[in-house]
Amino acid sequence: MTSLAKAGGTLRPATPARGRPRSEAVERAIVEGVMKLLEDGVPLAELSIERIARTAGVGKAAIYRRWSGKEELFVDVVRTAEPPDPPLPGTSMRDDIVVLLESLRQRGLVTRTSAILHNVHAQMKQSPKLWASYHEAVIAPRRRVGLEVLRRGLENGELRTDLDLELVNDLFVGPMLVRAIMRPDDDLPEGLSEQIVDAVLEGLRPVSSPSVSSPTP
Amino acid sequence: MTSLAKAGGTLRPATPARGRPRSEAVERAIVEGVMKLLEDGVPLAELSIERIARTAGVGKAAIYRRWSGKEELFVDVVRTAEPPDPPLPGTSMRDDIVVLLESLRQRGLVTRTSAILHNVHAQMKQSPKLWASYHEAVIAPRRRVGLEVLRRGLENGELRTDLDLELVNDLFVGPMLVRAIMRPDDDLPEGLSEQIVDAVLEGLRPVSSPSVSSPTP
Amino acid sequence: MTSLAKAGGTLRPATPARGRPRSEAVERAIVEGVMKLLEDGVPLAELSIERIARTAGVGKAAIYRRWSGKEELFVDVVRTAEPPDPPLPGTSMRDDIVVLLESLRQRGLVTRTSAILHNVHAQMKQSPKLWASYHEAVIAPRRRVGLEVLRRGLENGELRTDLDLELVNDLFVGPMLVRAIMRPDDDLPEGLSEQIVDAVLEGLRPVSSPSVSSPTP
Amino acid sequence: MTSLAKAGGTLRPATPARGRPRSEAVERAIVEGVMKLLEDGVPLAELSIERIARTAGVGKAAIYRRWSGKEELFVDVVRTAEPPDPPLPGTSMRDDIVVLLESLRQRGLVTRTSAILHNVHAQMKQSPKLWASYHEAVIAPRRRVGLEVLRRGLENGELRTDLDLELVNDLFVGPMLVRAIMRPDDDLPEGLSEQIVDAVLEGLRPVSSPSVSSPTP
DNA sequence: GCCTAACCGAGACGGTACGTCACGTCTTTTA
DNA sequence: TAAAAGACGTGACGTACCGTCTCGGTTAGGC
Repeated sequence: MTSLAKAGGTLRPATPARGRPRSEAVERAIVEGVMKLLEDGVPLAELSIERIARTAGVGKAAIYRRWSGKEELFVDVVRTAEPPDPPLPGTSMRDDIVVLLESLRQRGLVTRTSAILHNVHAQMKQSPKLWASYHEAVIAPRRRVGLEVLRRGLENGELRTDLDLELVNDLFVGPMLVRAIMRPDDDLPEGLSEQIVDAVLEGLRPVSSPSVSSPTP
Repeated sequence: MTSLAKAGGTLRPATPARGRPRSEAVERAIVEGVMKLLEDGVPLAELSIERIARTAGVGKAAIYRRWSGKEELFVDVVRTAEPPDPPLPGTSMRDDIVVLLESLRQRGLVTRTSAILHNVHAQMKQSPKLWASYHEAVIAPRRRVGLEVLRRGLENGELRTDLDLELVNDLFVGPMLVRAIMRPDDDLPEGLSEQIVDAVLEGLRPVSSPSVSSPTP
Repeated sequence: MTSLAKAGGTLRPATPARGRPRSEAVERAIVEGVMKLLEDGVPLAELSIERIARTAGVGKAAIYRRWSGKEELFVDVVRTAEPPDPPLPGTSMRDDIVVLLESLRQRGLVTRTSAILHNVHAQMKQSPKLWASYHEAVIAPRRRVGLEVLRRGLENGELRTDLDLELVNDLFVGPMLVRAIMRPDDDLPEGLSEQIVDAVLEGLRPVSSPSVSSPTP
Repeated sequence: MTSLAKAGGTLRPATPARGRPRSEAVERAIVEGVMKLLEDGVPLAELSIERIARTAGVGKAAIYRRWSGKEELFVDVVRTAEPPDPPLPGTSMRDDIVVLLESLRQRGLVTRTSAILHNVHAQMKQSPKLWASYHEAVIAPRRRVGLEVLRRGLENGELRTDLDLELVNDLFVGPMLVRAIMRPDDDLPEGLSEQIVDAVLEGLRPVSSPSVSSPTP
């Protein structure tokens, strides 16, 4: 966690402090430069290392010294732009899940973060190892929080006991994702999180259903 | 719509048949060339127009004559690689949804299709107009099928009446998506579609829940 | 000779005429660009390919397509800038040699040619193969002319018969060279060629020398 | 002159001895490093300051503290590699000149010295001030020795009195130069110096020449 | 026996140029 | 007139050096 909080380049050599140390200001200037360009609406495809260096007022070598390529750099940019995890109320499993979904929904709205995340996310999917790195640093921790919330709900009797928790988690997260990723033009209305949580918790079958279900073959 | 159904290049001139007609063999060679390269594991980022032309044994101009760029070409490639819509059993809403989710799940598995779709999908998200085109040609039709299934279920009393159908659709599609997109390493087990459908239809709350829900603030 | 007269790039592929032919205008623009820069007093060390391309309004690739590097390009530049061989009077060996030396002397004076030759000559000495190429194209032909003049002089009885013609040639050329190369600041006065030729032909020993020479051991 | 004899860096500050004095070992290591690289056949063009520093096991700053650039450094390298002036026999002008030419000839042969001088000489011609520096330190002194020998020969009646001594000097030096510089592949045979001296002293015209010379226009 | 200034190797800094590659356009010959 | 071929200007790629500037750590006098 500390290594994540410290963020920064991924190419730091093992040997300690020899020669002039790398300037943190340069590090910041590069990441900020990428963000500035993304905010200004520059398409991700036009984000060349040369342009980033020009914008940040930095030599190309200063970038390659820290990151081995465009994608590695973007992981750090995303990490920096990620909003902090929201505090959980803890009053109930349902309330906690609503808060988690809300934080997911917010990310598709805030200008700065959104512009950055939206593009970079897609870009990183093209490099498996990059995606792995992003997954480990950003996605997995949030997923663990969600599973922990579900585990507590299970202990408190707030959840059916016959289902895989991983699947349950996806039932909540999925609907939000399908809107953020597949339908980016649609806005995400404010009550969406609660609608999803309540619908999933209650089920979609009408109260007195005629039970038309066919048995599994 | 017809032009989309017919697939092929999008730059066909309005004027009919003058001079030497465009060779369909060239058209096929190009699309097949892209697919071959993707199947061979060439990263999408390394798919240059020049390499495609070289592989297909075709001049660059022949490509630019048909498509205005890499992305437009990819839309046609994806369209060609898309598996056909599965026939719906029609026995019940639940069964129809299971079939639709199954066809979604399959796409993450079949080698040829998967290799192509996975990469190209991510790529296209980077170009808004491309995404729109892909959305209209591929995603929207399937979504319409799903909504139609839900509408019939609603009429038959198989569904709660107090929910937005769009949201209901996302409740089913989302969990499958979150696994295909966000967790590509995990396999998609065979019974997954039914698990999702049944869980969403029944709800997650235990039969005699203590109803710990806190009122919305 | 024809290949030299045609000059031009040295990387022309063996296969004849396929695709768009190379533009001669581009060829000229590049060579002229180098000359312009040299005339403008740009030090040879600052003549980067990038700058040449910028000056000539040409892409870097257009240069690398024709020449494999800076040095190869310079050979052609020099070849283009070389003044034509002067016509020989043929009245006598002495007169012919004077004319040849004069043409050598002139080269150190004319602004355009001089500025170019002076620098480039030094540069090329650093690459053995380049030097070989330059030697074959420029130096050797002139040397052959000089030796031919001497051969005719020998037949006409204008020359001692006990000396190697190569050495005799160097006796004439050397003094001019030592001034042009080793003492570039000194000017080359107008009567220099005749002074050299006559002194070498007559010898430096006084008419009635005391003959102080010691015998060779 | 003393400063040259002392050799070493040219950037010594005016203020005397404060702080840690410069290590002579570093000085030597740098010059030796350049020589080692040249002997190993590294082309002069590939002799970067960074590579020299690496080879010498020295920081780049240590080099820039002593010399203001690559060329300045090379002057000192050449100066170190220069063979000492040969002792003159003094028996006659002819013998002295033969010895001087011999020392010139030798330089093109000895491995170590030759490899260094040959390249560096060409390089320095590209920088006028460098050339001036090299000229003053190396070339001019030898030239002065040659002129002094000629002056003594003139006094002793060993030389025609109607010629400029500078020109006479060039008549001797030139032929050796044209072979060393323009035809580096040819070897310089052992009797060459005497051949040149005797031919120049005696003249090339046959004993009873038909005097075909045409009068100067 | 400190103090202090200049040295030392190492290496980061903003730059410039390298030679390669792909872009999308254009200009040929061939069919 | 479309076809393959390939040259065109443009501009990014990742590397190597440039000459300057910190770093932490010596290494000498002068006090």
